[in-house]
Amino acid sequence: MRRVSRLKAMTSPATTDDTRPTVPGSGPRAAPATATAAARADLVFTPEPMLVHERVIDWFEVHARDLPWRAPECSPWGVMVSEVMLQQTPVVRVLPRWRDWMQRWPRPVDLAQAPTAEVLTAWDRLGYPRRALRLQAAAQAMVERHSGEVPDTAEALRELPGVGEYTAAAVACFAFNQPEVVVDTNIRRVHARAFTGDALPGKTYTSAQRKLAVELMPATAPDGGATACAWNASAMELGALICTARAPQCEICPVADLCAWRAAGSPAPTEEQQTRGQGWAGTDRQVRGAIMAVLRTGDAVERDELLEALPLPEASAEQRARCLDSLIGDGLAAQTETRVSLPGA
DNA sequence: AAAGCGGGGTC
DNA sequence: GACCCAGCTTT
Repeated sequence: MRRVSRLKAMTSPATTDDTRPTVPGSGPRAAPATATAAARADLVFTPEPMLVHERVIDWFEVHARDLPWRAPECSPWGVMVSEVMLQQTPVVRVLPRWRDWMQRWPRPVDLAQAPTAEVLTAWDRLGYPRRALRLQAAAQAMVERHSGEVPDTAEALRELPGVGEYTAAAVACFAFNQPEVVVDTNIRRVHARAFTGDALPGKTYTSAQRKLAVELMPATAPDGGATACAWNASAMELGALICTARAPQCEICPVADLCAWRAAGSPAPTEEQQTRGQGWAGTDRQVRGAIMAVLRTGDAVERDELLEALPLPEASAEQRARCLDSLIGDGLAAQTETRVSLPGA
């Protein structure tokens, strides 16, 4: 692994020098004693990964949120449901839906057999309802191909509908204690700041970022993967609670004194690192969401009345029709004769 | 690599 | 009003 990276020159005096530990080897690698002061100021060093692991894992053990899918008694299925619900949806909104879901469908086979209309209604307004369809399809695949159990390897998980690189690794790690490389938006940001020195990781997950994530994984030999899983969970939690996208709380960050981004003077995000939102008003996603909101309220409705009643004055008749047809094509809605409903309702 | 896909909280 | 959130799938 590259041990020292030459980054942008510091734009302001480091404010954390006084707080850096004096224990030998516990701070960012110091510049060689022979370097001049000018040369030293021009260098920013990446932190020692093992020290960051220890600090962040220790922090996690004290400050981690008490989330139900982290409980020791939570089933692999509970972990998997949480991971799918958490795809692009904040924890606080997932919590109540997850509790209801697990109460209602405590095993994969229970969801596999449920009417799709009920599944979509229970999904409520978590967003991206295709996730609910795929989760049910995944449950059906588990019944058919895995004896109704959640697969215990990332490779097998990856074959399930709606399970991508992140979710496969996360379920394998958090449900089965396997040392997979878990990389979500929080972890990408923590890596970008602490190790790369960037304000934000950027929109796309690059091969360089994946390589860094692999290199940062703790060795698995000593404990069979326990530290690796702890690192995954801890880095994610740090990104969610402290190293946030908007206003990171560096004052209480356990690795503030080791952070490459801080050492570089906390530069603002570059143009390249800006994410740019997708837009919402006027999009098909908004119209589709409005249609789904009506369908979730109950029985079949006349197609024309449904489309007319949408609370979106800006949406043209063409857009409304196109969106309903796309929902039907996605399996999120069904039409018999002129009446529309959730599928199977 | 980029676009499409939901919805709500926050600054 | 723009940004952000434990991403996945398709083009």
